Amino acid sequence: MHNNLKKIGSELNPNVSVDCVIFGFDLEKLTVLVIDRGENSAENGPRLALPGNLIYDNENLDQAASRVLEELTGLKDIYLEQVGALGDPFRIHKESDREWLKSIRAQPDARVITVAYFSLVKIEDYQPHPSSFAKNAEWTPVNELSELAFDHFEILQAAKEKLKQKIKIQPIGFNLLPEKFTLSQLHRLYESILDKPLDKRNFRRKIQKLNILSNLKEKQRGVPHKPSSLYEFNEEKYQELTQMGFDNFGF
Amino acid sequence: MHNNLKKIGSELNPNVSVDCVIFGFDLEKLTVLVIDRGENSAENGPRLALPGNLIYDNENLDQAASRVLEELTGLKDIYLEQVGALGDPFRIHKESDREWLKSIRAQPDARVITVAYFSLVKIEDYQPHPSSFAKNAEWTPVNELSELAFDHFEILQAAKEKLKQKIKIQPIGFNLLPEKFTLSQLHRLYESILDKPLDKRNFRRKIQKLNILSNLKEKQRGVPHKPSSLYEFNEEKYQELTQMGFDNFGF
DNA sequence: GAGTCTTTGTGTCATTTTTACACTATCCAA
DNA sequence: TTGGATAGTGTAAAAATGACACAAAGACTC
Repeated sequence: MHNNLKKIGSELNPNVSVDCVIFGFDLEKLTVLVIDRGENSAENGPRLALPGNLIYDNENLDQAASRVLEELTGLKDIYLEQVGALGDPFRIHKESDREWLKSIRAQPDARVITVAYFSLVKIEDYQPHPSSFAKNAEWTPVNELSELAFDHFEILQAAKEKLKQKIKIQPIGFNLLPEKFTLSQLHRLYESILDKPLDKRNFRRKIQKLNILSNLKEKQRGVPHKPSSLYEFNEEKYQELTQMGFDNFGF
Repeated sequence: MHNNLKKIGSELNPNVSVDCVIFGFDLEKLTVLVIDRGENSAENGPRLALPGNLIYDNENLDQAASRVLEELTGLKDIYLEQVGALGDPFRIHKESDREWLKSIRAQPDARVITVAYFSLVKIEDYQPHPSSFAKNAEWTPVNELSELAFDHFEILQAAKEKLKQKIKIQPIGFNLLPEKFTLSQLHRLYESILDKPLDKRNFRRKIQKLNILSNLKEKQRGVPHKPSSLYEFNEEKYQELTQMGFDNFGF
């Protein structure tokens, strides 16, 4: 693994962890990558968790998040953005979590604060390959989750909120949609994130005015209805807007 | 001290600290509360720092921030909002900071990640009373600071950025201005935070439409020019807007 | 191959919001 | 009384928003 070098001489810091909220979009719903910790974590609590673990003393937080994500799910080369830090001293209040920590941590009772990260990726480009204590890793619709290990459900909510804010000042979608996509898909994506319906015509008008879309002279095929035009992002303009941000995409 | 109870049986966590960025407004410029660590920290580095220190194992992050702020500056009962976590393993790259840590920490070489908080307060209500390793504590115009201990200057920048974002979705000023203030003062406050000039008439129109100001039937006295009307915030409406937020205060 | 189903794609109008811009009023001080 | 300083005010043109309905295109079925 390409991280071996960095780890030489380093130790796990028992007090600081990172957790990753990786959002995807299956063209219908917003999804998130969760790991399954397996049966032995399930006695009386949730099996699912966000990918996360302790940091090493010689890596910075961003590096730790990338490493942990890769170790548990195989996903790498993903830009991760910080959500914030959580660290209630009684964070671990589920008995099942406490038990489980005993099986994977040297100091299972240490007080841990965790730094949450989030990212947006194209599902199709990132088939998860679980390893370490992740028995499985899969994309799950955000709305179908109602509990997670530790305070991960809270973290998920915070990440969703962050995403909602972000969408108002930056374009979104480049990292969530396939190369070629339809306006309806983009529309659904915005509705998923903002969690409310948006008028179709007004949405189209507004998104087109951003000038980040190129209309490919190509149509959907094989759909049992009028086929949609396919679009792609104009990467240059998209990046430009991402840098600059806009004051208002006020839906 | 009111925290005694909580501390019984607890220990400092050598790996996690909090730092506070407390903004004030002197009616001219945006200011920030910094502590002076004294001569012995100044050999070859900055004496000034943000108030910050290690957390205890049995307090949560928010509590820790409040406690540390009070211990160093005497300020209490302040709502603190999280900015984010920073924690480069080589965060402490100034020799002067390293030296100084030896004088105040049990484990001066421990790898520390820090969680930054910020807040907005009325300068007049919060005369700092430095204690502990803070030899002094004072309000300093943000723009006059060019270096601080550790990575505190970075933290300050991050907090300013957060404030800039916040101002776009929530009313601001209630916590920074005196009870009675003029529209010009509010105007200068917004310009200070956004760091750009705003058209006077447009600003007034916009702020008035928010419906959070009451025009007191009272004028400034003793100013060598046309006296300004004094205003106060309508607390109810202000709080309401703070809760709801607005989609756009797009200057 | 006619009809049905499903989703795409499009325009307008009324209202609100934004932007740019300049002069008079009021007080203090000299 | 004059000069200096800041307060306070309105308008018009351009842009953005929000609400709203129907025809077009393809796939499928019978």
